Amino acid sequence: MGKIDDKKKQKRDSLLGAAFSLFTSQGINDTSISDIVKKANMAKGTFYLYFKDKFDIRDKLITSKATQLFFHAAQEMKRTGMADSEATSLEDAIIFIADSMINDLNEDKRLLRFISKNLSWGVFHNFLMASDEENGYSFYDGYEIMLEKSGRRFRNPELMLYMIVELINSTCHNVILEQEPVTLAELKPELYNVIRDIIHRQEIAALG
Amino acid sequence: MGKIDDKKKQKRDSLLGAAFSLFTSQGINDTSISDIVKKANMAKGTFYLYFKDKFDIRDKLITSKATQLFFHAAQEMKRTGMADSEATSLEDAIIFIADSMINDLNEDKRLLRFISKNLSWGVFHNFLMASDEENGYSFYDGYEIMLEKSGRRFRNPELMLYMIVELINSTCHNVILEQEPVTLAELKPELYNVIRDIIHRQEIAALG
Amino acid sequence: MGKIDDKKKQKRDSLLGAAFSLFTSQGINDTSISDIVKKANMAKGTFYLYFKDKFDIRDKLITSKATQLFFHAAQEMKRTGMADSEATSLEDAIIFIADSMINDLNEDKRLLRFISKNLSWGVFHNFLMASDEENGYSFYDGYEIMLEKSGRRFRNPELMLYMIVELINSTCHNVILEQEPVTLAELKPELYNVIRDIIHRQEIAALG
Amino acid sequence: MGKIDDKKKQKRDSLLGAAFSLFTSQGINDTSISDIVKKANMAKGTFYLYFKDKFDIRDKLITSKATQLFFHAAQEMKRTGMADSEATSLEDAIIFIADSMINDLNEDKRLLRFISKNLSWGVFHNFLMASDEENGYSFYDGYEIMLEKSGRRFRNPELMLYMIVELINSTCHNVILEQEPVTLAELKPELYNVIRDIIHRQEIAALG
DNA sequence: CATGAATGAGAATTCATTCAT
DNA sequence: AATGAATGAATTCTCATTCAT
Repeated sequence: MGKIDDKKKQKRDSLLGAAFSLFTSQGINDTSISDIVKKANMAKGTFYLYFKDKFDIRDKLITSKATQLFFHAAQEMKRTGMADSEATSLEDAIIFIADSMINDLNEDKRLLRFISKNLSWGVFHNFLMASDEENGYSFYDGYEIMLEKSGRRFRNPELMLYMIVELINSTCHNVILEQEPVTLAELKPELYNVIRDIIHRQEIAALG
Repeated sequence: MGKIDDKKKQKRDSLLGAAFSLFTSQGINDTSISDIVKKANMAKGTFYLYFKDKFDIRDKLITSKATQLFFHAAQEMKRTGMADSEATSLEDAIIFIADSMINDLNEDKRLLRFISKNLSWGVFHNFLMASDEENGYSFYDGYEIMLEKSGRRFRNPELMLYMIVELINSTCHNVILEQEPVTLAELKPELYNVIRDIIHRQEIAALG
Repeated sequence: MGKIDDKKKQKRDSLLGAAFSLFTSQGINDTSISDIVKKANMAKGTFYLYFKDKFDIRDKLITSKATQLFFHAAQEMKRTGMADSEATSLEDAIIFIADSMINDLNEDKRLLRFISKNLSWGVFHNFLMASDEENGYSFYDGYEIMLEKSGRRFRNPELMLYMIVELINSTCHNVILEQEPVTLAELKPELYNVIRDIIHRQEIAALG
Repeated sequence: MGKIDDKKKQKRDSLLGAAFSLFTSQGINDTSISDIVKKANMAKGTFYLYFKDKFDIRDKLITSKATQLFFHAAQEMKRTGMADSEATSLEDAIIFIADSMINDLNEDKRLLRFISKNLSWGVFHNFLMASDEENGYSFYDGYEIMLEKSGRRFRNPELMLYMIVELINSTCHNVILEQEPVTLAELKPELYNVIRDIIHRQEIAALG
């Protein structure tokens, strides 16, 4: 019955696409289920066959969009050969990923507005921990592997990640959308310096 | 006719109080004007004599609550004698203020939820720049005076403040409300270290 | 699925009927959407499935009622054989139609009040030009055919019709509703004489 | 106490002026008592000291504005000497007055919209019959004197006036506001011809 | 599975009118 | 006489959700 499942997936994707387009252009509060199904060319009742309500579809969307961002960053890192280079420090890798995501969000301000406004640590954590269906390990697993590969040790890797993510998310939001209080180009070097500091502060000095 | 003005202020405060109580307990989206006036024991029309709409009263509330937090922190600093001591470094002062506010918010999680969710840099900036009616200078003025008194120079004081505020706001939010990924007690030292780093990174080394 | 369409038409008609009854008895301004749906035994939201707002249903009603009046007049003319008689002059035909409509409105003062108060030349013109779905031609087409059949020529047929319609509408309104300044019976002969004059004034004398 | 009366008249006029300005610019339905008193720089309660409600002030306004129009027309007729000339026929006089009023309304479309939309024969009749406080006779008296001076006799002078007034009012309204179906310049000659016809039809032929 | 008509509670907002000052 | 704060009924319109087809 793959055919039916295909059809179902198509409907679901259609609804997700319509919702994303509307959420990002008019905001979640101003988007009604009516709007979504109209845009997706479906009947109102159909929505409820796939999602519980507006917030259900919102959460599904955030996870999916955030995953895309990470994938893209990871791809870029591979493409540049950075991922495999011995010369790449942990700091460089993290900043590279952050930079890739920031650039993507800077290109797509609607996506930024949508993700940023709805990203709590809870949702983000779920996303971090969700293991990929295909290869069975999660983004957090990837993070830990990265740390391990660096051969360095850190006091609280999760807190470290938390502070980095929150700092990036909170400072970039307004800077990208409003160019206030500085431009993104001005923010970036300072931000990346602070990220280095955070990592440095968390490192347990290696034994001589 | 101070009597009438008194009554008006009373009504206004009544509405602000009712709105705050409802906003923090059920959220803004789930609070209607009806709810607010019912709680404030007034007729619906009266609301519109004092506020334009729900968002107007929300913004007024944030500003007023944030002001209270700052005032309390400043008072505490004076009370401890820290404000006047020569030994107090800029870092110490900023961290003291942050700590006082964080503690207050930790005591009043509803206030935290309310402020944090609705605090954009735009609103915060307005608040920072709003000059006090009594003595005619703003919180930002106070910040600049503090910097000056320290005798040190910084590359971009506004960006420095921005990063500190956003870092505090974003990391504390989830930690206080969910104790995730660490407890507040665990976060604080790390957070304050990073604040010191941010300040240090911004300082222009004094000439020998 | 004629069943569903039938039901929809029934609902629509129900709303139109309720609205007409209320508009004519208490006036449009004093009729709320609430009143209409209550009278039609429907939920408030249902109204908005069929009409945009009060003014939408009003315009639909005027057109529909005016069409009925015209149809009735045309039917009468056919019934009397007048339509086909060679002896019927253009003046006689126009006055016959006017007379039929005036009599109908005299019988149904509420309809008169409703139509008259809301009939602008704009709305009337739309109605005149709207081509019937069945046979595809409009009332104005009918008027032009009538002129042609008469074999006579007129300087400005549209202006001629405009003056006749406005004169009838404006003079009959008060006379029917208030019998002031004369009774309808007294007005009619004078009115019809003036209509003859209007037509005569507009005619281009045929070449000898 | 003429001073107090003066003040009262001033307030009343202020309200009338504000109301007229608002009625004509945004329509009666969209003008609230609030708007009126705000424009007149008065307190809300004051309105009710001078007028019963919105409709009261509306009727007072119409009468006053219509009176001004007539006065202006009469003045013009005197100014041109037409009023006293033996050569002026009744038709000429009536058409002169009509023309003057039409021109005034054409210059002030807001006034036209206001008067026309609210002018019923009832209101107009009241106005016609209202005797002037100063010289104690009414516009209708003036009309009768005009007829008498002409030395001609008419079957139903009131009906004659009624038809003329209604024809003018109803045909000019749309033509002035929308230039449809003809321009005012095109309408005028035809309209005045029909007025002549109406008068002619009403005349009782003088005995040889 | 899919539809979409129907629901009706509920939201925001306006405004004529009153009345204590 | 004048004020204007307060009222609260009334109105328009939206929308998540249901359910018969």
